[in-house]
Amino acid sequence: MTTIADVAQAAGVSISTVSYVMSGKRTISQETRERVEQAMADLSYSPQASARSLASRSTSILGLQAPIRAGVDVHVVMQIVAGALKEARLHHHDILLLTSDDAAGVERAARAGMVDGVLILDVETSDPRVGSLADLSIPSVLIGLPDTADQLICVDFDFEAAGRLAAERLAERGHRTVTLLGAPPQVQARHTSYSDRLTRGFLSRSREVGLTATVLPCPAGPGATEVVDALLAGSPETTALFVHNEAALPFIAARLLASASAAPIEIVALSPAELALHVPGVSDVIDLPAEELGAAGARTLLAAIRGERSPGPELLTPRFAHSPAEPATV
Amino acid sequence: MTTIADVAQAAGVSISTVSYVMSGKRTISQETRERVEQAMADLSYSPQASARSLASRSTSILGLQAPIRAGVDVHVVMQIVAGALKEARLHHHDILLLTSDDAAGVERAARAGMVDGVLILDVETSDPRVGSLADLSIPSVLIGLPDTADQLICVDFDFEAAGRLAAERLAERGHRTVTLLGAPPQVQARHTSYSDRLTRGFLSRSREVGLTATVLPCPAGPGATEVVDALLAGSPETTALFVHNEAALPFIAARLLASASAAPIEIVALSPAELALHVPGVSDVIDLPAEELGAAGARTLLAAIRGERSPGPELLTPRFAHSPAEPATV
DNA sequence: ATGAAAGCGCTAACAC
DNA sequence: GTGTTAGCGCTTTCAT
Repeated sequence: MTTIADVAQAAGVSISTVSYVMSGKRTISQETRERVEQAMADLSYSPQASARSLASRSTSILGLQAPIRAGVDVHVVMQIVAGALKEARLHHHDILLLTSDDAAGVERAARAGMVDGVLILDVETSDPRVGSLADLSIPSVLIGLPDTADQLICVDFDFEAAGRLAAERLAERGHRTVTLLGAPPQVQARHTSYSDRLTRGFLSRSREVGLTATVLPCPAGPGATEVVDALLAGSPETTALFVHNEAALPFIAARLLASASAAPIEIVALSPAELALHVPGVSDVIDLPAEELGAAGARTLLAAIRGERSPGPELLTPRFAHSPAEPATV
Repeated sequence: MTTIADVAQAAGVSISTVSYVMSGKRTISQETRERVEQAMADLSYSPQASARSLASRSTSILGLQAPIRAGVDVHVVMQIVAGALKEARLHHHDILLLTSDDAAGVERAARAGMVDGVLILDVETSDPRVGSLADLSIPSVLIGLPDTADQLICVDFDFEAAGRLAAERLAERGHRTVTLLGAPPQVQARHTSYSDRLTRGFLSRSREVGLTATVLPCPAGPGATEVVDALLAGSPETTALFVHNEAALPFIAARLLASASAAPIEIVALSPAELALHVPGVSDVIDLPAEELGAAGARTLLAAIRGERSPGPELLTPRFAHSPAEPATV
């Protein structure tokens, strides 16, 4: 194991000079810097994380609490995590995985000084976890938008605007009666923040533009077909669907294509673009930029750690995705 | 911030006594122990991870390199991660996420002393990452079984045995011509270890039991239906499928049910049980115990960190899953 | 059964 | 522009 002292000796400088070469916190002559860097390379030196963090009282580690729950779309969660990880690494930070559904885990990591801040996913409208966040000694960022978001830093996709956007598009297309096939029943029952907001935006804007709109929860996978069947049978005047459920989307689309009714049913989807763009029967896709959302969360957390207070919730604006065939004109 | 010194003072003992109360590494009188524990509780003391790890030269953190690649089944990966995390926490360890596809990331974390060991997922048959693992200063465990596994500790599901098991079951059921619909093309092209082994086991046992067996890669999602169509058209004598692709399974099953051919095609699936058991048209499910696999990996890594050398690769035995309706008789 | 004290490897004053 | 050194909070010999 080579230490900073070894490097200092090899370079013929003091320990602190080596430290300052690494941190850049004071000016070093070109020549000295080169000697030190050479010595570091020769000895293939890596600073010891624990020593560094003991002395500096910071770890360069972000805590991440990701959910693994019924109804949660693993694909989207993975993308958020991937985005956060990428962004964190870009800023020389690492990510410590914190057990889900466990406020104690976040507290433990914070109090042990294992992380400089925490990123929390899949926040519910009234989330029990948010209470304890306020009196942590480290900053936290929620990906989601709970009721009690007043004092908390939140980053999320603007699901409400997405709901409005979908209603507008469907109205433009001349539809009169439409249905939102949303998150799985468990998610809606938990009043997951995003599900609530999407519904609100969709219904209110539908009303404004004269659409008759209803909302139905929709299980992932094959179960979705049953919901579609029930809907078609019970409400034949429906001419379009707004689907927010990546996992159910292919099944819904396949079902509609199969049951070749007189008037085809149009589908607008809210989904990570790459998952929905090539599903046959889907005419418009509002992109859910999951990876960017994770990155934005990490970025905001890093800013908070640096002491920059962000003003209000940061909401990513929804946009329609464009297939490679019809690229956006920007 | 309360330190060990605060606790020692409050309890009227020395710092080392407090330390030994926590570690249990020497006998403490009942009375002293109680005073110390009381003091810790009163001051709500949490030991500082960095200080502890600087002094002890260990972190209680496991590095985890999980893949986020094309064709990788996110659901299975998530379950493995969840299993590893659970097991790690059970043994008072945490998990640091390491960037995928990046041997440098593992090395960096190891050399900085950030982790006590690393767990590596989705290993390919000839994985470039495994080379550098051998000369890390910390132990590593692969979930997967690469060619060059001689000196490495590996834990995996016994895909080869699973392939054999499926062939046997299909033969018992009286089939003569069968097809393995396997991992997506990208995964098979990479010669991902599990895909190779499943194929080998399935084909060799098929030969032994007199089955005519072929293997087809199969994309996830709707693309799977095309593969099924092509197969049915090109090889009408096929009477059964062995499907190893959770993401494609529902589509395959749905397609077979829809195309009501004279003789129905039987499906045996290899999948996490809870994902496949309720897909209509699937007659047998070989469970892929993803969470248990993650837990086993973590357990083995923790053992290696303690210095226990495991003899050979550890392979989880495949079993048929039983639906709630027909429970196992054990 | 308990204490005293020497590190662990680094950062950041405080010198010059 | 560079060096000296006092911690950071803990673990673990040595003592007793």
